[in-house]
Amino acid sequence: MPELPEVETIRRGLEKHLVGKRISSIEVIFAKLFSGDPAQVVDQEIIGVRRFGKGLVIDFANEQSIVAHVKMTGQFIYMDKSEKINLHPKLSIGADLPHKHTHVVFHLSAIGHKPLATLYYNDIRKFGWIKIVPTKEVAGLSFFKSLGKELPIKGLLGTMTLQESEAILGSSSLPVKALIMDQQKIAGVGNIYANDGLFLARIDPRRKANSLKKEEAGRLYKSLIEVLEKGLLHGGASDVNYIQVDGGKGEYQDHFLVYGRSGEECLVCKSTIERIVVGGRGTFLCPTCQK
DNA sequence: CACTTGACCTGTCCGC
DNA sequence: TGCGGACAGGTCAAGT
Repeated sequence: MPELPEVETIRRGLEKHLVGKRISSIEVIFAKLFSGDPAQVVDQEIIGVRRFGKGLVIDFANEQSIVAHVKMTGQFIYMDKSEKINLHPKLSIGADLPHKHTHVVFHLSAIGHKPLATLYYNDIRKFGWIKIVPTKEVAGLSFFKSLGKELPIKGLLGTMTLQESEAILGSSSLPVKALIMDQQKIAGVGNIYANDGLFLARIDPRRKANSLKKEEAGRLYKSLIEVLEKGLLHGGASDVNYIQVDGGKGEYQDHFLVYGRSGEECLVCKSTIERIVVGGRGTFLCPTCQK
């Protein structure tokens, strides 16, 4: 379930493989998730790949951009014509590309050269989207327009301060877990890191956000940053369908604190991890550690 | 305005 | 073995 660490890992993979190249053609197989005119970016040099929250932006020299959101099951996979990559069979739905869940194919070339590589967009559940828009209009897209600040993850651009996070928590009576997953309040936190961050902060996800004491809010701020940094360090969590641009797996799923661990022992006190529903989402907690 | 619920999808898993 | 149903969760739209 791509959240900030997973999407940042995808961004790095795209940056590594795309910058300096150009797209010679785009095949749109499933039109519903694609909008905009491919002609606006064909034969234009790719100059950078940015990320805002869980959204990706590929910028072209002619001030056009491809904007994408992979939601839960979207995958960008880069395949060099000269090199066989080792796709994880389960996570990639078969080793061959394109396959029945491939919805967009970008043919790539180096500047002034023939096609040499392909970027596939796969998405089992088709919730993701790809748009082509002028770069100056990216910030005005509904998703980016209402996006909150990001936490200050080491090496990234997030600027949210402790004071700002305290103000956000204090402003709502929502369950604290639902609030920290609201992209308009804090960008980048999804279900995995919300669960693990709350466990690390020893806070019950059902607590009203504005009931947190200053000291608890401080622990949560620090803990969310810590789990996001750990997730990024491990290249994300390949729990279901997340896969890296070069076909490899992330490793954070081997380090989950509570997420997906219902029925297993708490890593701290050995109580049994419970699964409940908060804000309509599966939620994992240690009933002993989290108050 | 604050918050909740349902829709969008398909693969997987569980119980019968 | 097959089959129905619940479940997975990011975001948006509609409803309370």
